[in-house]
Amino acid sequence: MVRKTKEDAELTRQDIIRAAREVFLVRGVSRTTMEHIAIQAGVTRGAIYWHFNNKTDLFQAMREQVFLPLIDRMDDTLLVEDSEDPIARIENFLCKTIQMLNENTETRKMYEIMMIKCEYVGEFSAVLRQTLLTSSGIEEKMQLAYERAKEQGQLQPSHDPAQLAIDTQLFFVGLLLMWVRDSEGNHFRNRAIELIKAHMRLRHR
Amino acid sequence: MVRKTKEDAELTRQDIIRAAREVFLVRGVSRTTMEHIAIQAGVTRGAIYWHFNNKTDLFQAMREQVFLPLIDRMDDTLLVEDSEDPIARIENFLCKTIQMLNENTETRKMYEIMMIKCEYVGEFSAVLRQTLLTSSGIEEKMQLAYERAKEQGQLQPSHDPAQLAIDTQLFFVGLLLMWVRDSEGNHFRNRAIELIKAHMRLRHR
DNA sequence: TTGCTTACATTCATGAATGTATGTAATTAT
DNA sequence: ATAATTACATACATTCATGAATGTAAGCAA
Repeated sequence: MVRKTKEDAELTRQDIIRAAREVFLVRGVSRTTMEHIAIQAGVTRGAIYWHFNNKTDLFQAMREQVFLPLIDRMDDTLLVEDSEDPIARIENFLCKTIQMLNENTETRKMYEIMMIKCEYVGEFSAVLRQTLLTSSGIEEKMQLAYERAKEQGQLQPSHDPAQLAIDTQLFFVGLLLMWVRDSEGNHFRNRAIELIKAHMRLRHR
Repeated sequence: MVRKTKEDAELTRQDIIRAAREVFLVRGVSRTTMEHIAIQAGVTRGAIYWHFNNKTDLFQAMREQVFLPLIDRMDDTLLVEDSEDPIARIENFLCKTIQMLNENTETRKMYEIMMIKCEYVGEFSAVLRQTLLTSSGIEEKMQLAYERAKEQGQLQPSHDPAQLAIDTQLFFVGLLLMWVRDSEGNHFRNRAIELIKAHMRLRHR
């Protein structure tokens, strides 16, 4: 029953997002009720409905908080004009992403939620479409990087940049999925960096 | 209000499984109620509870119906002793799997449900563990095939069969995921076979 | 200081959804 | 022919979950 100032309200909002992430992770998005989130955040449902229209709205807010920074990072890592060692740039981007999953708990949880704790149905299929756009963007940028690599003679001559880009992207999507699925064992988690390096070695001449 | 014989009961059981698949696909597993399934199958909830204990039980039955044949196919395609052109065998296995997704509606729906219409939480995390075991098996068998390929000099000498196997598996997991996600556009669906061939060409010497 | 707004808490009406219990006609076993 | 069992349908009790309506105290502007 504590009333707050604008700044305090923003804190509450963040608390709710953080709480939602925890609960989504253990209960799944569909099985999570506003009440669950409220309890975890230490507020009432009233507070949540004040800040968000409904669960979908809350979910989107959560997603943006994590993914907007990722897009920026991608541009920074992959697309700088100084094109020295493009292959290393790609490898770097992939490794950095894995590193983020290891270090940043919030990001990791969000990936996990999006890949194995969420049913993409009804309003949520919009999220999936968004994801497809994002990965299209990644593919394009990766292709550019591979083209530069080819110009610099880093690739085996028979390799086509477009094919390499899509192959790498699929490899990475697979890796992320298995990384997330394999939370208990460590078949993929520990070896991720090593797997990326091996993957890149396959294309280097 | 029609009472049936043993054989008719089995038909009802299959009807229920088929109905569940449809409804799971459009509503997601969590948001699907027994009533939804019952209506789709043209029976009452009573009938479903007669054949299955609960939704999880029904889901598992559905899964087995589709995945048990897959394991067999894998053994047949990848593991035959006559080791002529092992690389082609791997490619063949991957292409056949995609082909199944294209031709067999039930299989396709099941993959879609498992990858983007299901939250792996609570009782369902057991399903995920099962999946991990299956993919471990695939990896092993793929590695064997790559080892044979190496013996026969099909691979570039610098390539390690174990690495190739895991790389191919991740590629394929990624491909399946994107194949499923990309139901509306056709960025991946039409090109899947082509992508597989390009992937395999990367390792062939 | 007064009155409006913010930031929630509380209460309520309503609708699902589940699982079980009970009913019942047709099959099958004896 | 009778009893038991099967394969369901129907009815019920209970437990959520939602969203909106209402209440309220603390901030804030004039």
